[in-house]
Amino acid sequence: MKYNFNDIEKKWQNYWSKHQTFKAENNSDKPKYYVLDMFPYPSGAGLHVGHPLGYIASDIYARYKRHKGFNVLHPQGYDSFGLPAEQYAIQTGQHPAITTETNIKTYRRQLDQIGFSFDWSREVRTSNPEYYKWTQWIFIQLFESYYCKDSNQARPISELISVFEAEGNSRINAACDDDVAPFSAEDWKAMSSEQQQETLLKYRLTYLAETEVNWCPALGTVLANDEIVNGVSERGGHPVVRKKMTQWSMRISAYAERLLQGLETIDWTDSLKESQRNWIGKSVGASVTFNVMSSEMLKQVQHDESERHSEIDSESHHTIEVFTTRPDTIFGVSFMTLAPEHDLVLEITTAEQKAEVEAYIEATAKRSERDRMADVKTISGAFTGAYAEHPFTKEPIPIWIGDYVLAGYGTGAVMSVPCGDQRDYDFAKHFNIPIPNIFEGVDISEEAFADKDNTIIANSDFLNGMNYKKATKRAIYELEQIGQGQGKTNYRLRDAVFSRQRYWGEPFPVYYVNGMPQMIDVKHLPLTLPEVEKYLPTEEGEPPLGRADVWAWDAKQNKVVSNAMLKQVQHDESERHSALDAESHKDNSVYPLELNTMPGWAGSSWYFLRYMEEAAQRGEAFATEDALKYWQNVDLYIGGSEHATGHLLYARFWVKFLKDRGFVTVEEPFKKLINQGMILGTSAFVYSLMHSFTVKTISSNYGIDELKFPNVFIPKASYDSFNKGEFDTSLKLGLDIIKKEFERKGFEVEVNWDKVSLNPIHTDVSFVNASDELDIEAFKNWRPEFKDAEFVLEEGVYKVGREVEKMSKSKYNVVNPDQICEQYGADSLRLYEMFLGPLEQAKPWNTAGITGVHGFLKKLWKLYVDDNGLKVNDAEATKDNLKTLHKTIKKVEEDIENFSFNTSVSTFMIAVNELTDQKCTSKAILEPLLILISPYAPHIAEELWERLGHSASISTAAFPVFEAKHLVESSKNYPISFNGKMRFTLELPLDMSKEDIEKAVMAHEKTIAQLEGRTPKRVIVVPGKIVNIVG
RNA sequence: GCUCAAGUGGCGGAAUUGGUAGACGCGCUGGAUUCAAAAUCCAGUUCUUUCGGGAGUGUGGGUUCGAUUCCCACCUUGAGUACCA
Repeated sequence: MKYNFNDIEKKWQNYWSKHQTFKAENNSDKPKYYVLDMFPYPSGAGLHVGHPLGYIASDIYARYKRHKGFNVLHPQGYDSFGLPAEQYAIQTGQHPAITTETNIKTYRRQLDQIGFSFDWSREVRTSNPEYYKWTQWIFIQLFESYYCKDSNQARPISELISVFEAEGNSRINAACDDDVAPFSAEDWKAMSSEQQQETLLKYRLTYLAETEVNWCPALGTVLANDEIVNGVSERGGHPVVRKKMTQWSMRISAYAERLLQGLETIDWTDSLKESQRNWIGKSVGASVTFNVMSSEMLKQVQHDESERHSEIDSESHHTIEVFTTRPDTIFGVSFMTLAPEHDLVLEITTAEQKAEVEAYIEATAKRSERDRMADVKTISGAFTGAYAEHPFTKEPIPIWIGDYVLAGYGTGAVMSVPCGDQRDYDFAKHFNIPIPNIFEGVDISEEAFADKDNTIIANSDFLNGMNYKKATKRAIYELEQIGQGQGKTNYRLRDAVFSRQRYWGEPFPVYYVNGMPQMIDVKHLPLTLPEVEKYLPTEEGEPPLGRADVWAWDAKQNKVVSNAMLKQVQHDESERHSALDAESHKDNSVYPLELNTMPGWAGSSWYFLRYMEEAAQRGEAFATEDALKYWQNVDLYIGGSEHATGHLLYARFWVKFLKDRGFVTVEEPFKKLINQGMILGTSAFVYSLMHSFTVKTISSNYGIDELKFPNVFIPKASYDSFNKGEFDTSLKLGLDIIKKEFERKGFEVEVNWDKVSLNPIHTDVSFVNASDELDIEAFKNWRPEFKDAEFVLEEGVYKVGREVEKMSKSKYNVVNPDQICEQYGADSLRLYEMFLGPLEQAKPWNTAGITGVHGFLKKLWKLYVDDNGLKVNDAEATKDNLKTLHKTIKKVEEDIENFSFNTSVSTFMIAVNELTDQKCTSKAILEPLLILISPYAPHIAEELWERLGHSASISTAAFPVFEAKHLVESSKNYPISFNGKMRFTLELPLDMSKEDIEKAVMAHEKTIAQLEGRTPKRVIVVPGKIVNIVG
């Protein structure tokens, strides 16, 4: 009987679906285990073989855990809000919901055919209103919370209001905007409702703020930094400008320290933790306040040093705050540098320097961020003419501006210590500013000395003779004494902008009364997306929701109403001089709704919690307390490393917040995380020959414009030699073809070798066979412009060039899993994806190699079934059989625990090869073997399991137990090495003593031959391992 | 520049605490079977060699009886980050 994988796989996929084999229960005596994949965005292109890699790995692990007796939750869903569907809607007018639905169908079909053990009953879709109702709910919880730095957690905003009412904000230690002014209880009560709301907004964990964004006028939207390439939008190449906009932000910065500390408690790769650490960017140091000297003070210093304290002009008193990680070097400050955008620059600049400073500011403003970054080497700056006073020496310090200081980091100002910082050093050298040396025995004539761990401070008053640690402590203490500084920790992590000017995202549950945001009551959620006639921004530059006709909130009836109602109210309001009584007015409760939508990461920041809840219970909460308590967090999370600083950081932030407010019980969502490596495509290239001929005679039949340049392709070898400056025969043949084509049309042309150019062009990999030969007919039919293409052949064929690149539609190198499943089966695909190499590593796909694992499955089949049917019998297992089985159990178990799936596929091959050689038919061996293989190749395992007489799915069978006794050996084939190099092996009993081993080895003829009469200096015998003879 | 990975046959890769380098598979070569092909099976396949052997895991050093594995320096590739004070 043949291994008919197509029928078998269909049969078992139907069986699993019908019997809900992989449905997880929310209560069970078994221990829980939660295996999660990063859910996909359902793109129109469908899956290529790179996508399922992580899913296959997690599926193997999930199935393994079931065999090991765990209650496994292994769900799947769709991150179904997103830009491509919206882009498609803009182009075609098709509603993104329809596009998304269609794409999901394709995804589901493709996923099903690979045989995953997903519990589809718990599927989530972020664009489903029943789902985003709870995304909106979380947003409201964030709005209703502030971050208390004393208890280090988020707390209800109502608590804050009580404190404000009782005593103002003087004793509140909370994360808030920098510009919150102190106020008393009386001040608070005196505020208008709007003023109070405005104040509270500065404390809320999600808040409205003016943020500078990358605005793309052509697309009508804000772009993230990585959506901008070379100063223009990645999509479409439109110009991008910096613009201030009022947008929702998330106060993730409040959680910076906890996000950093939490990394210590989770099992993620070092590189991933490292990128989160870099992103959070903690630096410990001090903030130091420098007083700007007035011109009078300055004169005093210059004229009479002894009386410099006598007079202080308080009128024009400015201070500059800086952040430094090196307060120990404070006596090395010889100038200060402000970012050109710093608020104080224009105020402190002297009349003489005004022109220069303004010119410099203008010049830097013109340069885009990209230019500034690309051009790190050029040093530029301008002197403001102003001086600051050194906090200890009271010496004047010149204040400069320079674009190497970034407005967005720290305070946008630095105390420049040229002897200890290379950038300060370069700046000082460039502008001839003194570079005082404050390090003992260090030469700073060539470069700055930045090594803080090997330094003794000198020329620094009370810091002399101290090391970095001591000096830092002392400097901070002294600064505190004079009230000009304190220890400070700075984080790079910025608050996250949460508004997008797009249609296909979650609407904010927000309406505006007198410009102040109001939350829609939770019981009226979800607030669903309105219909719009076009998915583009409005002519006025409003987001697409600005086009909706029914997008106003009736706060009395608590429902969305037509904008017409709104206009009436506004109209009336503008005429309120007529002393209209507001209460008598029926429609005064209609307000505008928020026009922005939430970003892609909103829905993905909590979806793993939604899976915990069974579908039937999903109405009442984002997940019930019982479900959250039972599943806790994700035990194993598999996904791409591209989410290192986005999704993975935001999800941790939201979970920490939900924990603070008592909605979940865990601090970290993902206990263990693995990044699967990318599967790369093998692109195929043809080499197009171009030549600008000098035309000598123009044909009378054709105008020069009508003459199409013929497409001629030459072999890879010609391309390679061309790049070395050579012209081979094939290339000359190619030129001849072009020339003849011209001549046929009556043009006389002259070959010019300097004008030959060759272009590699991607061709679809499906036109290429295993020997790299191009199907020329298929290529010609591919695109109209190649219809008349000419190929210069080698030995009758055209061989393409190959290059390994990211698998992508635009590179025509995608391999579709559908065809693989059709031709070799899902089990082959699963095994092969695992066999390619380590899970976390990037590796090239090569379909030809799949015959190896496919052959293995056929061999496995033949071990159980032949032409007469089932071969397996009750024959007693031989010693060899048991040895093979148990070493396989041991290895496979270790491999799965270590996520080394590639090596276990090899182990299966070895086991099947050995058992085939042993002609094993024993059920006692072949039955447990099937369980070992079933996580990897579940379909064939189920089929053979059934044929062995089982009625229940193999997925419930217990994992075989390893017994060491079957691997006990009595002898060892010792490698005998000379000076560490193995020369021959010698079979010796394992219980032989060291001395006897040495004797046996020394007496061996090959040892004697190897030594050639020399006496060895030493003989190392490691019993059970190796013998090494040193001579 | 900094941070993190990684460099092993023609290719993907294996060698789990330092102990037989190249498991397993692809590809390739030869053979069997076949009218032929596919499929299947058997043998070989790091390089080199005077067939005794010799060399060999990016390069150069070091530690060790012994290094793909540990240490130092360098080179290359990939990923992330970017003037972070």
